[in-house]
Amino acid sequence: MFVKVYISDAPYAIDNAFDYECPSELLPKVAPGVFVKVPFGMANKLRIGIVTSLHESSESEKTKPVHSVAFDHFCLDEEMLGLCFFMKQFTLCTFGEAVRTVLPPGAMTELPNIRYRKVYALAVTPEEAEEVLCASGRKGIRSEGQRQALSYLIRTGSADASLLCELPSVDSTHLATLKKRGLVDFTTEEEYRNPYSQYATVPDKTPIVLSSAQERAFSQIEEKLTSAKPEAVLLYGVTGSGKTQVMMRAIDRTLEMGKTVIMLVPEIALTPQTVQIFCRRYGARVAVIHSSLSQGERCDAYRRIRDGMVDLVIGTRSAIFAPLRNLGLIIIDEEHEHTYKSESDPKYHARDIASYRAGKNNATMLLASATPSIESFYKAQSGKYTLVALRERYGGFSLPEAKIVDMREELRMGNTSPISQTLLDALENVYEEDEQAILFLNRRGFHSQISCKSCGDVITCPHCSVSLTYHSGADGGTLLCHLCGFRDRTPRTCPSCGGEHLSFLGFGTQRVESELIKYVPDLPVMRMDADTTGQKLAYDRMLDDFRAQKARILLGTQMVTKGHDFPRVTLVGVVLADTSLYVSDFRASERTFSLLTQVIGRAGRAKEGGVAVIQTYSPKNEVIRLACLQDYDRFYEGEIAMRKSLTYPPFCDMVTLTLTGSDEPTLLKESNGLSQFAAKKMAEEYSDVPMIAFGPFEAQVYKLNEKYRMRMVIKCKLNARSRAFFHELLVEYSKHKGVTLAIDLNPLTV
DNA sequence: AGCACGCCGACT
DNA sequence: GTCGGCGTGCTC
Repeated sequence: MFVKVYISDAPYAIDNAFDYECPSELLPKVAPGVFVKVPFGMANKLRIGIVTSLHESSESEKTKPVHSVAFDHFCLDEEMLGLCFFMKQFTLCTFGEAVRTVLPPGAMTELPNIRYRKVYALAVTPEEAEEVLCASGRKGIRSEGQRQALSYLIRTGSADASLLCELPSVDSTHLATLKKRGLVDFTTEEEYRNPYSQYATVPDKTPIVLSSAQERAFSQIEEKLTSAKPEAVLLYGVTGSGKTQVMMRAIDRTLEMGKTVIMLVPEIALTPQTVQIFCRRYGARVAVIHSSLSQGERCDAYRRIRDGMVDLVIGTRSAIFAPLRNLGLIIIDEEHEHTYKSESDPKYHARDIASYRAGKNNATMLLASATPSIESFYKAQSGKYTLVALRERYGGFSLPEAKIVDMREELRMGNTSPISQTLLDALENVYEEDEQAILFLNRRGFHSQISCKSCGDVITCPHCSVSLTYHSGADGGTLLCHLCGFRDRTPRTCPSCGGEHLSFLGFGTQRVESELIKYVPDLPVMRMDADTTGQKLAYDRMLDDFRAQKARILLGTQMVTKGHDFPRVTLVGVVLADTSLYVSDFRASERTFSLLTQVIGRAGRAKEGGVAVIQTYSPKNEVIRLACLQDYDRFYEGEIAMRKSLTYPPFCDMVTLTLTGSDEPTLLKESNGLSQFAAKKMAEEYSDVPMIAFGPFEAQVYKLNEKYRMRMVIKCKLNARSRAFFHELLVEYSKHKGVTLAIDLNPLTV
């Protein structure tokens, strides 16, 4: 027999199936998805490979034999194997990269992080054991530890070794002696570490009561859930429309049918409160997966799922790979969020993986958002997805009243503070009414730039081509590079000309915090950004503290905008709405709109109508205006027209080619070479594939961590042909020394 | 990516 | 004559 094997750490250019002969003694253990060790290359070095299929014969002249099965604690089932091929094709990664992504980190080592526990049980009947205990006064057992352990086991039947050793006078020697006497025996069981087991009580199956609008939405979804076909639904629900209840009903319904569910949420929304809600409702058959789990915990969650002990998985992006069987429903909450696209290789989008898995399982993919991505809404409009809309706010909460403040006017009136009079008045009102406020500014630090008044130079990072941000703090504060983490002391004089007058420009959350302390000292402020929420724990604690009214103002970056309900928040302030508006990216409007809509929506959770204050230098801007009105439909219309007339997604696919190198002249030469090479191929071999190439030009951040980056952008339609073209580019450039080519199919930012 | 083969220059 | 530079090409 022969097997096709992919080498797990093969470079892209040789990532093909290799034929090996399978020795008959290995045949019983070898199957598609099994990890094997195979000799590879002239040195016949043993490498880990993945068997993808078995064959009677081989086309190959010379086949080497499979050396051994590498490990058997992990393998890939048919669906996952297919998914890896899909990822290889759709993200242009190697098969091995796909496999490593699909499995939990550390799975592909010979000694994975699996913990075993010893479980002791009676080896005799309880009556016999009892008799031995009673006889202990005469010739029986003399040791107190043995007596305790035995009597415990008589009561419980079996128990963990570590638990038994916690009994007052028991230690492991007592257990060993009992075993020697044939009274007890132990087995080893794999242990599943589950940090959420504390929440897993008896499931609370209180029925979810839906409003009539929610009920209508649910029944549309239910129809798809029971269709036994792959389905895709976009649940478009305005902020506060109660999407969560509808989703929970959909989960209930799926579980009732004996099927399983994956629910993806953005990292930032996966707070202990969210987790608790689901764990309470669905009990021990829930697994939670997110980035701050340890490697062992991840591994164990994976095995619990694989071994059929779980039927609901909640997690961030990588939870889409949860090895659930019989998937019925995949929910992607806040589907427009950028965190669903991986930023490291393979650069997959969870939505694409979800769609693939839904297809293989006849499951329903349910995308939910108050501000769907333009691509998804377009698919819903054109009938590819079923559109389910919730246009009413649940419980009669009213839309917050949004005020746009023209910051140019403030400047003219002599107010140079980042906080306008309007916002100050609103904060005063919050103080008087004993309420809370959320202030949002998408920029951390104190000042975003330091420049010299004499020579005009801006202080930039020595390793990257971005300006350093001034962060206040002890010892005169520090300068920080937000890209590579470089740190420096704040200079007193200009580093390039020695000029003595430096100007500090632009403001971030720290500056706003200090202004708030100055102007509204009676309102305790809590600043929440990457600097104050070092670990996830700090983030969760701050949200708890704010809910417990330990602060009156929550000031922070994106993380203050997400799905937490704070009933006492009646004011939301956007300190500067323009920050994300004028970046040169075709999705800038979309991002700004959804960010503003989400944050303004935070103010509407209060019973009495809330207030939103939006500070901007472009008060007439259409995107800002529509966000204030929470008018997604009008925004979508304008945006889709723009995308169509300028040919942007969803009317084409975008591909970026990024060439990186540490030697600038080499990089420039190679990037010109790349554009010529690509142009030639496009004109000849691929003249049948419509493509438009732009560049090469310097990437947005030209220098990053001592590496320079040149970029090309190609508009095309992704299909087997165009992918073959990009594949060829990667193969060709893997031979070029001193530069690395990275290709991102449909990147988030262009 | 490794690793070997191969065809040129500077050494005992 | 031989050791070693890294250009080129292959890996079941």
